Amino acid sequence: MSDRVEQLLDAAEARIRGSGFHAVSFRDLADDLGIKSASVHYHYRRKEDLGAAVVERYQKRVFAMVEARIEAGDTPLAAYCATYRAALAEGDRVCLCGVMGAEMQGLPAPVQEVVRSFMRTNVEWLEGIYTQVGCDDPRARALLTLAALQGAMMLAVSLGDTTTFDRIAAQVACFK
Amino acid sequence: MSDRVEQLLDAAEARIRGSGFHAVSFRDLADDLGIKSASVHYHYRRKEDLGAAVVERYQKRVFAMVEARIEAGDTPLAAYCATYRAALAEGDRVCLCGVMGAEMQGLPAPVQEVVRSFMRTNVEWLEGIYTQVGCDDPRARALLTLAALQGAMMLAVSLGDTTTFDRIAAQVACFK
DNA sequence: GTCTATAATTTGATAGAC
DNA sequence: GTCTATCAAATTATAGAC
Repeated sequence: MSDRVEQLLDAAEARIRGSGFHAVSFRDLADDLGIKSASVHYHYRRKEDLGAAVVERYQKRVFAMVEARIEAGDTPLAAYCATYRAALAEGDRVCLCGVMGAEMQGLPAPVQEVVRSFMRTNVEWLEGIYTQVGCDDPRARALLTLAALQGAMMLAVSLGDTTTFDRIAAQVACFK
Repeated sequence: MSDRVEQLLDAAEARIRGSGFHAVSFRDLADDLGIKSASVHYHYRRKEDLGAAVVERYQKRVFAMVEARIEAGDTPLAAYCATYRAALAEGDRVCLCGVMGAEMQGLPAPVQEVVRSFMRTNVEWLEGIYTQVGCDDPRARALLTLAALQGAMMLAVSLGDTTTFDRIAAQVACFK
C-alpha cells in the first residue's frame, strides 16, 4: 500500500469517524492531502470503493492493536477496551463502524457488508474471550460488551466528555 | 403543530434515523410528502432548523412513552428499555440521537446542542432511577445503561438481527 | 500519480406568483 | 401553504493531457 493511499485512508477514516460517511466528499479528502479530487478518484473510482477500503484497513488495525496489547501483558478484555479508548482519544472520534453502523440504511451495499463483517468479527472474538473465562452465556456477554463500548464512544463524543467512556469501560471490565 | 409539520417531522426523523443527518435532503422529504422542496423550506428555512425541531419533538415523545408505560404498570427501567425496543421495531432504525451523536462533529452547532441536551436528560433520568433503587454509583450505572441500549440499537441494525437488542436489554434489566 | 477540464446531478436556499 | 422558477455551490464521476 503506497504512502498516498495510506494518507488518503487516514483522512477518510478521520473524517468519517467525525461526521459520518455522507458528510465526507472527495474534495474534502483531496484538500486534506493537498491534491485534486480527480486524483482521489484515481485511487478509488467510486466512493463505495473508498468506504469499503477504509473499513477493511480499520478492522485489521483494530485487531492488530488488541493483539499487541495482549502480547505486552494486558488481559484480552483490558486490551480490547484500551484499544477503543485510544481510538476515542484521537480527536474525540467514535469507532468508524460505530458511525457507519448507525447510518447503515444509507450506505452503499458493499460498504454495508464490510461494516456488518466488522461487527460479526468483534462479537465472535469477544465470545471466544468470555468462553475462556467460563462465562454462563458468552454470546450475550459479547453483545453487551460491544454495545456498551460502542455506545460509550458515542456518548462521550455527544456529551463532550471523554471520562464518560472510562466510567463505562470500568464497569465493562468487571463483566464475568 | 399543523398536520403538515407533523408529517414533515415524521419523514425527517425516519430518514435521519436510517441514514444520518447528512444523507437526508429537502427533496427527499418533499417527495415523501408529495410536495416540492421549496414548501419544506417554508416550514423550516434552514436544514439546521429542521434538524433541531426533529430532535426536540423526539425527546418529548420518548419521555412521554416512557411515562405512559410506567403508568401502565412497568417498572421505570423496563419502561425505558421497552421504549427503545419499540423504536427499533419501526423499520430497523436506531435512536435519532444515537445516529446524530455519532455524527456529532459534522452537525450544525444548534443541532449539536439539542442532541447533547437529549443525552444529558437521559443520563439524569436514569441516574434518578438508579438512585431510587439504592445503587452504589447511580451516575456510572446510568451511563452504562444508556451506552448499552444505544449500542444495542446500532448493533442490531448493523448485524441485521433485532434479537440482538433483546439479548442486550435483558442483561441491562438486571443492573442494580 | 496528478493534473485540467468537464459533465451530470444533487443540494441548500431564495424570490415571487397563486 | 404550496407552487414555479431559479441560483450558486457542491458532489460524484469521467476523459484525456502531462
